[in-house]
Amino acid sequence: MTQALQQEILRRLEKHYPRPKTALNHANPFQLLVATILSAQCTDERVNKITAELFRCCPNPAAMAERSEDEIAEYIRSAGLWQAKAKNIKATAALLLKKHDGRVPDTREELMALPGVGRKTANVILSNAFGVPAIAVDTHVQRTANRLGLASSDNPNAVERQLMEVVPESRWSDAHHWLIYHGRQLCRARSPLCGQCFLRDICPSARL
DNA sequence: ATCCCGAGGG
DNA sequence: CCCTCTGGAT
Repeated sequence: MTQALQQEILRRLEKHYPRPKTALNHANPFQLLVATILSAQCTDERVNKITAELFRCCPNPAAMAERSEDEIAEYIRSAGLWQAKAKNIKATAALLLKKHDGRVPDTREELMALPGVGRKTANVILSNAFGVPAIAVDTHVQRTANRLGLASSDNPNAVERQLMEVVPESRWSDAHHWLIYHGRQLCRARSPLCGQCFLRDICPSARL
C-alpha cells in the first residue's frame, strides 16, 4: 500500500462525503452524548426517532436524572441493549450533576469515567462537541480502514493510531465520518457493494 | 441464522 | 481474552 494510494483514497472519500451527515446536535454535548450511547447496535433512523421523543421530556442532565431507569427505558425499548443503556444514561446524567456542574466534561479521562462511555464514545464527543482532534473507531471504521489499506489491525486502538498517521490532524473528525458512512453504505460487512464503489479501481480489497 | 456506529465485567 | 446484553435488519 503506497502512501500516494492512501492519499488518493482519502481525497476521494472527502469528495464523496463532503460534510459529516449527522442528525446529531453538535451544539449540545449532553444530547450528543446520549445519542451516541444509544447508537450501539442501532440504526441512525431509530436513534433519531428515539431521541426526538426522549429529549422532549429530558433535554438536559437535570431532567434526565429525575427520571427512573424504567421511565427512560420506556423511550428506548426499540433500541438494542436498552437495559444497560437506560441505566448508564441515568447514571451519567446524575454524575454530570454531581461532579461536573451539569456539564459534559471535555477530557477523555473524565468522559471515560462516565458510565456507558468508552473510548469510542469519548472520541465522538471530543471531536464533535468540543473540536478536540480524535478519531472514534467503531466496527465500521475498523473494517473499512482495513479493507482500504488505511490500517491493518484487529485492534481498535492500533487502527486509531494508524489512521492518525495517515490522516492530517485537521481532518480527523471528518475521517471518522467518511469511514462510518462508507462502511455503512458501500463497504458493508456482509455484502460490500464493490460494484458501485467509487474506490473500486484502487481498493486493495475490491472484489468485482 | 447472523450481525450490528460498544462497554463492562470475569 | 472471553462473555453478555438487546431489538431489528438482512
